[in-house]
Amino acid sequence: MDRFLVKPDQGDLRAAGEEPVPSGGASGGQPNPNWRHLRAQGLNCDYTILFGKAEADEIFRELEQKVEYFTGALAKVQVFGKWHNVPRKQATYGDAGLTYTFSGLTLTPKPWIPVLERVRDRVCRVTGQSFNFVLINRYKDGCDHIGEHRDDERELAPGSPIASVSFGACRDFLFRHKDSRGKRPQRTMEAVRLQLAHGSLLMMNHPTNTHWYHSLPIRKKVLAPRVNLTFRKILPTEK
DNA sequence: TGGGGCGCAGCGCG
DNA sequence: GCGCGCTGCGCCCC
Repeated sequence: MDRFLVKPDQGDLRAAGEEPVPSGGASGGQPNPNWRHLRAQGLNCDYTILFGKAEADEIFRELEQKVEYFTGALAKVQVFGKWHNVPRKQATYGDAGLTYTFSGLTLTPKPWIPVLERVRDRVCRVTGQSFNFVLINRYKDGCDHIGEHRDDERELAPGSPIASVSFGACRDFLFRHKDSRGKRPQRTMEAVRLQLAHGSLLMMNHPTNTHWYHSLPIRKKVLAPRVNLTFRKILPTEK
């Protein structure tokens, strides 16, 4: 019954005006973006528009041309013993020498390509954070989605944020506290909903991912594609 | 104007 | 972190 306990005009916090960058980085001569701060118990996120429409359009077009997505076994997932095609497309890019685990396999990301470096470098400049890896999810329309999950923290640098940059169709994005899920929730915590717009950046700061699940729910009225880049700091591979 | 039907969204379950 | 089936709700139409 947590049918959007946060109404759009509550979850969709007002612009916060000119403020310092959220994590103490230098902005390198760029004007500070207008951050909107999302805060709840254990939830610490910051949202801004990172790219204006013209630049976002250009990046989106290039992503659509250049990104190579997984096919075959890597485009499938096993849940409760049954294999399914994931309801979206996925790809990974990152620094040479990194490895990560995906669908139970140890993989190496593809090397960076210019359009991804461009977005990564803008995120780094605006946040002062560095990232060595990006997971790309492409949702062809509102039927493509991702279910509630937390990102696997075992491979992430402890306390490092995840930077989520969106292009294309605007989609709802949902946070739900881990203790407020299921038939008999231990606590009643309001879900937090926001919309991820074309050219936007959502910083998911520590400890958000420890306490809150997130999802991109089905929205049948959305007909256009969305490409999402989540930049991460992955721990170097153990020798 | 109101009620029925339909489609969407959320949730429990495996 | 998947799809299915069920349910509730809101909106549209007559």
